Amino acid sequence: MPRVESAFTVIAEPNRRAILTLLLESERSVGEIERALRLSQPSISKHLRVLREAGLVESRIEAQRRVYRLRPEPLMELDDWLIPFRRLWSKHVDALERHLDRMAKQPVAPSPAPKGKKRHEKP
Amino acid sequence: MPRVESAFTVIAEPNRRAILTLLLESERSVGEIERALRLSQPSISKHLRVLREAGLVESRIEAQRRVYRLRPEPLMELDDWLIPFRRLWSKHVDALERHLDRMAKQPVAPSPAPKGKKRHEKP
DNA sequence: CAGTCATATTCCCGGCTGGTTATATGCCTC
DNA sequence: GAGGCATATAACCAGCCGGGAATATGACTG
Repeated sequence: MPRVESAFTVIAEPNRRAILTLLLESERSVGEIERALRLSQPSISKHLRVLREAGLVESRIEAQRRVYRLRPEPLMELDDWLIPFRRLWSKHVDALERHLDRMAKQPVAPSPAPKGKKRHEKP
Repeated sequence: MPRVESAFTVIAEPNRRAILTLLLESERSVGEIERALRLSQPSISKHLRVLREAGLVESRIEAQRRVYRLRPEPLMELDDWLIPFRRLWSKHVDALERHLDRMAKQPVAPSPAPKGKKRHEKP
């Protein structure tokens, strides 16, 4: 009997995350997913089953193929859970940025150009 | 030997999520966490170990107590992974909102609510 | 209808996980 | 330093999980 899993546990599995990321680009048949992930076909089917039962994918039958497409809504649970934490780390990043800004104003030896990606949002 | 886990697998466990949520409010000693979650002390300690090794919490020694506090940064991995999906569902929600707006404008009689939970796939 | 293609399901297995009980460690108090 | 707290670690166990091989199912093709 199929246990109903939360989005959290479902995306804990790296291959399942890979499938979702793959479906982000476009819908795919099982065979296509199989070739992309380099896993055995039964393994793929099992992961797809878990994803389907969690509502994260949906399948359409097309001749002998089954074409899977993404249904991102259940991920909202995850996103919601993250909200309060997000506030915290953006605070930290801001503090870091202020610190770096101060550093940059100091007439010290030239530091190499900063490359890092910037993080979103601010109060 | 302690396996180094990704934030994804670490927060798959409900009790660990509960601990993080608890620490959101303020730092706590092990005993406080234990009483809040109603789990055995060794179990709590194990979860704290996993969280610590994943960099999600940090502990300070205070006499016989160990006080744990949150370190939210590793959750950024999760947040980053969500970005492209977030775009998708906000699109869907927008569509739903537009739909509801149109409905609100229609001067029709309220239709009886459809009850059956539709399951995926068919044709 | 036989054969083949695409996918799902079943069965089995080793490894990991989370829980418990028992024990070790470390600090504080008297 | 003996005893008591607070926490960590060890040892053990049942259940689950993800993997593969074999098999079932169902559709299309001749």
